[in-house]
Amino acid sequence: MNGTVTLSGQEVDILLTIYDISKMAGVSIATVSRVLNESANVRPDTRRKVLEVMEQSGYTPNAFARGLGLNSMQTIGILCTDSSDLYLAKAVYYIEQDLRAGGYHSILCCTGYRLENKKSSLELLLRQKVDSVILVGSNFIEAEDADNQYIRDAAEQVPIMLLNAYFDHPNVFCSLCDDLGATQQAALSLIDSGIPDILYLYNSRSYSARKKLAGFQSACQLRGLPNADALQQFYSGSSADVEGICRFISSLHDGGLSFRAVIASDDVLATAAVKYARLRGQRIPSELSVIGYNNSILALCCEPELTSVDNRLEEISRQLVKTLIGTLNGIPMPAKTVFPGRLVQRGTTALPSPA
Amino acid sequence: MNGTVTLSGQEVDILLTIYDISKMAGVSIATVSRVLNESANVRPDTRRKVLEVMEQSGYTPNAFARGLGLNSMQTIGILCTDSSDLYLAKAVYYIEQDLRAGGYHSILCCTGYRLENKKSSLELLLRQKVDSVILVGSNFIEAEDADNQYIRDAAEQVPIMLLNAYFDHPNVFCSLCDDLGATQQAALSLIDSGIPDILYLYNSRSYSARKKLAGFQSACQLRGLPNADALQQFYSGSSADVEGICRFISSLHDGGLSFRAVIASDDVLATAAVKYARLRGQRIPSELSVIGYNNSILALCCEPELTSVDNRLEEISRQLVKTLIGTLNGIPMPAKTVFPGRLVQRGTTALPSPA
DNA sequence: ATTCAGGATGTAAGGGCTTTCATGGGGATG
DNA sequence: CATCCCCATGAAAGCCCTTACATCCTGAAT
Repeated sequence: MNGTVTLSGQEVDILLTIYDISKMAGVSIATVSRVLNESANVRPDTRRKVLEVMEQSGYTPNAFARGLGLNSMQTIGILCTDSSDLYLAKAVYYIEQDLRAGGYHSILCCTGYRLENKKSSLELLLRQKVDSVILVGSNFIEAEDADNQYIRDAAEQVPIMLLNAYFDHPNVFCSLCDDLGATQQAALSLIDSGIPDILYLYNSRSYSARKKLAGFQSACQLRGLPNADALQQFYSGSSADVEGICRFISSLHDGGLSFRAVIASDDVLATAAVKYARLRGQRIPSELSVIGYNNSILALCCEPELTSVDNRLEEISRQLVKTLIGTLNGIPMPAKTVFPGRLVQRGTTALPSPA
Repeated sequence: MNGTVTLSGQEVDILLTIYDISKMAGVSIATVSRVLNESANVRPDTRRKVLEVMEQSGYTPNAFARGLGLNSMQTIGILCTDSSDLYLAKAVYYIEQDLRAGGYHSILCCTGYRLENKKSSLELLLRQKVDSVILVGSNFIEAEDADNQYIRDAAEQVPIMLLNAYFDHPNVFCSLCDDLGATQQAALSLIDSGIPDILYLYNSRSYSARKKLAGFQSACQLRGLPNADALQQFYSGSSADVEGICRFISSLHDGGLSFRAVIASDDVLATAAVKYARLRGQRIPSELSVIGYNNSILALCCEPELTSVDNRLEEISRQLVKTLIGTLNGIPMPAKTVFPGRLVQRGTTALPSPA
């Protein structure tokens, strides 16, 4: 019993409740609720009448009360270490889009990289009664905290979705790119075209970063190359400091390291490698080949354009949401979906000789 | 009256309610609620006791019931045309961070660029009973729909916050960069260094895009240059298609347009201009100067590094949240805050001759 | 000692919805 | 025509909090 509302002339829609609607439609609140929830067992003409009243009066159900009753607000939590990261932002975008198309809301939470904050953010989301939490990016599977207890705990309450990371646990679902295979393929393509001295450059120790590194190592092993630690270099500075990365590569070279190709764990690192080559006067790709990762817009902005691994971000993101929605609807879903990566050849590598 | 919980041994925390806590602490639910809401008038030791029980039992208040009672869930809606856009993603990041620091949750909604979707997304958020909506990016202030009715409507319900756009209306608050002034300054710096034939390249008709264009035009006027429409070119293709932009610039040149500098409305366009110059064999900056906008990581990845306008994204984002939180707390806040832009000189422009 | 003000606490009435259970009305069946 | 069932509907009891109002108690003022 709230705002007075005239059906014909458009009056204010102040705080209409299910009671008002039931009165106007001449039915009980239970029936209105049934219409609202699209539950069966409402006669078509009754339904129509109720819908009509709701429409004309501009009624809009109170989300809190709804949540209270249903104990769910059709909301998914999205946890992301850093949504300003080009790669993660894109993932968040795809995910949010598909969630919304599926009738869910998304509440975003950027945690930063400290484990402590990840934990507390996750708890915060669960407190908000989200129906699931999506962990965007492989930074949530810690190497150090091997048991990932905070994820186990969360999985007790709601399904936990992992983008581009894998963790074998009940109620945890994963959608990821085969980063190991993709990096291996990238390395093999260089080795087999006659470039065995490859510098592998990375700047993260996340799950997928570890896989990429393993892929590089396995390629070396496959071809019987010495597993030279010196050729696997971790860059610990800011990942946006192109200058700094450039200097880092220079220092490696000046330290006596010799390499004729660079495989980088992301496109920024690769771009910096290209820049390094230009500064040193090395020609690309004849004197230095470069392969990036993520196939982002940076690959296109680079000069020459960057050969880069496409890690199927869109596919794995959309698949993850598909899996989630299925799970929430009680449909059994695979706990793990893997997409192969794809090496996109561009100007920083010589085209592979036709077989 | 729910899950049995032993205070000492750690039992399950299934569905504890305020009643359980009140019983355990030997107080009434009202008192527990007061502690929860940090309202005054609770004796310190009572408060301590309640907090202790809550702590030990792992109680966590039900967000829905809370929302129902308070008619607010401390949640802010973030509306964004495209969170995968480098620029917007960064803004979302800063905003989310500060909101969370201020005790608010953020629910994200990507609308795409169609007005219809923007409207419906905004309504959706209001239905969710958010305490305010932040419109990220100047794409929400339409040129065509000059009255911006959907924003007016929303402002009736909650404060509406505009990032990098301005709309003069009660309960609408704006934080923006002086894009007009910044672009004017960029253009003047080129003109005054002896380059009057500047191509202005843009790819959006958003509020800020219009301001930038106006800035360019006013610079031309100030220096008495003919306002050649041909030198203001709108690129309508995909904003990520670097190749396409390159071709577009080439076609302008081939069409007989002559220019010795390019000012672009974002860094992707500018990067493409640099690429164009390289393809044509033009030296940068001696034969072609280029100025980008946003001062993003693209500016650093470019070779040579891009001179670009820093539009103070972090500052305007944080200011917006500050204004919002003040407003929500009943503190009078300025409806409009403007930050000046800043031209960051790098390799694509000749250093200004020392005055 | 008596009164009073005011702070600390408790009681109970919502807040708007969902859902169980009971009821009534038809159609199908015998 | 009587019986049975099932479907559509309604009444009412939650869901878990907040908060206005009532109550009690304390120390200060007289």
